[in-house]
Amino acid sequence: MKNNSKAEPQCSRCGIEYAFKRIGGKYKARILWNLKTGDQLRFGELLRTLPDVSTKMLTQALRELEIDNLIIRKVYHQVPPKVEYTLTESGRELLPFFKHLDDWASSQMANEVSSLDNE
Amino acid sequence: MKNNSKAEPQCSRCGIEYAFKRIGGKYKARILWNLKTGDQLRFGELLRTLPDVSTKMLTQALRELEIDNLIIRKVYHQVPPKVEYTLTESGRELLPFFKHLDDWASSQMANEVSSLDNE
DNA sequence: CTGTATCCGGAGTGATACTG
DNA sequence: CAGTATCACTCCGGATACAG
Repeated sequence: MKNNSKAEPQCSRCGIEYAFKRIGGKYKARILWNLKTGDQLRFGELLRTLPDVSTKMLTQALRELEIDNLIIRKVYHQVPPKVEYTLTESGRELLPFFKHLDDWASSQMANEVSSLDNE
Repeated sequence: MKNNSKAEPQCSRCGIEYAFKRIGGKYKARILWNLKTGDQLRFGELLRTLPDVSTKMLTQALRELEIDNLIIRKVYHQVPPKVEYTLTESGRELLPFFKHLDDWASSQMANEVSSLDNE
């Protein structure tokens, strides 16, 4: 549990740092982005959506997102367990950012293939 | 450098993934954000700006940002060496998004302290 | 189905010393 | 001043097994 409820003291202009601690993980951004439709997704659905994630990492990312109040974890106490995740209000506020970032990435990728660049 | 117009591997909606590979590191976003003023910054200045970064990590992040065409590395061949970093056009296109993120973070932080939530 | 616990290899990172 | 090289170490993250 690495949640720091304390506000950052020194770096008032570094909300960037604050933000990236919350969405900067390897999977967090994609999880949020996959929830953008507004529908709730189940654990297994998210697992299938992110090809390279394991249950452990997904659980961990989900927990942290929940702690940071970006997603809501809704548990159905049924015999086949069922858990659904949805964006919170704060999480939804991030969507325009992701949208623009997605657009930026598209233009960058288009630009890359036209020039000679690879990783 | 022949290119097919559709170079997307499998995840066309995951420009997010592409973007975060470029700006999602621990320091990259803050480096770019610190260059937002449009001024060029020297290596040592960046080092002082990011409190928790070592020369090795800073160099590495800077190299990757340069490779990804987000910053420009200008070297002055002088007896006291001098290197300045500036944003490229692509890098500057990211600024509005960081701004948005920064605003979001500010409201989140304000919300956190006012709601006084702990475990 | 939705997780949790554990092991373990390797990638990421820091400190230090050194170079041009 | 602006890096590079090396070593040592932490810890991320995958695989597996297991629990509710």
